[in-house]
Amino acid sequence: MHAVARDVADLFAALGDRIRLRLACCLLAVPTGACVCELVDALDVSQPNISRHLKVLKAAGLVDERREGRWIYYRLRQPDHPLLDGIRSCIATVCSCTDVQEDVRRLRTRLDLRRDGKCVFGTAMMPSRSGRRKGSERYVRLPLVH
Amino acid sequence: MHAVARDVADLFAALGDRIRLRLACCLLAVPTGACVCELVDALDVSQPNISRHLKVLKAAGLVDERREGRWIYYRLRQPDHPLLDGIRSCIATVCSCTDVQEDVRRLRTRLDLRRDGKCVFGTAMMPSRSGRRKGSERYVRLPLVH
DNA sequence: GTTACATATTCATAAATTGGAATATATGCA
DNA sequence: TGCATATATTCCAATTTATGAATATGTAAC
Repeated sequence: MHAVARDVADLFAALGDRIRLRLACCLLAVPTGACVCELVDALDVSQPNISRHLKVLKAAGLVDERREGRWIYYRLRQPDHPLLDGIRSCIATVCSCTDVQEDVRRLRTRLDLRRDGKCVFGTAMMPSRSGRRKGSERYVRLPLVH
Repeated sequence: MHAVARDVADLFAALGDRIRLRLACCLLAVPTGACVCELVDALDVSQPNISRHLKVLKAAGLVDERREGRWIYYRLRQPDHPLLDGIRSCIATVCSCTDVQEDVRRLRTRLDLRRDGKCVFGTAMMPSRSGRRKGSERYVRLPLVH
């Protein structure tokens, strides 16, 4: 077990939140990793909130982080312990039998906007679902063409 | 999925607590079920607290309950969904590689006190570990001979 | 340097969780 | 009936968690 996950219960607790479970399913669908803005659009949840939940997943040892320029890509950590294999297989099951599939669909659509396999856009490239993202409009912009 | 577990995240959240994870490991070791007082002694945690956590596990659809006289036996629910299979296998992994083994050892010792495979004693049949169960002494009695 | 922008963090607050203590409920037995 | 006892529940205080809002940080481009 990676030294990061001091307590095994933290692993389960990390997945014991709707948003984090949705994030895990999305990351399972993109083994090479997805950046924060892509996940924001896939889940239609505010950027600070996504960042916070990714931090929890990372602290639990479930997720990796790598920076590429301004973008930071997160991905499921390579299992280095039998328990992580089991957890990953659970995530796969969740992915195949719940409404997380809609998130994954949105993520895939978002990934189509990549250039050379890299994210070149920021947040809010996808139409926001009805009123889900209330409050600050800071993250609602029109698509840019780089 | 059993109708009880409305939200899949609840399954993980149920295991996202140290005590409940220990309970799950104990129950995995006793497929036919263990009663509350046996689990109290195995974990050396107060009876009301054990009851509360068992209730959470049950609400998540992870645990079954059956009454036999004054005793109520809890056991891991028979998996009726692939996810529950995965979860159970995760519990098995946790069981085999963490310090939960000490709980299971204590549980087995406690199970030796059964008569005809049934619990005939109440709580506090095992020596309480140093100061772990502070506060009320209500549950500390001497062993009875039925 | 300045600006743009992807991401992280801080602050404040509401909601949920935890656990001890006390009490209630339910069952078996005399 | 009344008592013993296995388990559940209620009450309450402390702690943790979740989230919006605002702000900070870090990188790229100019």
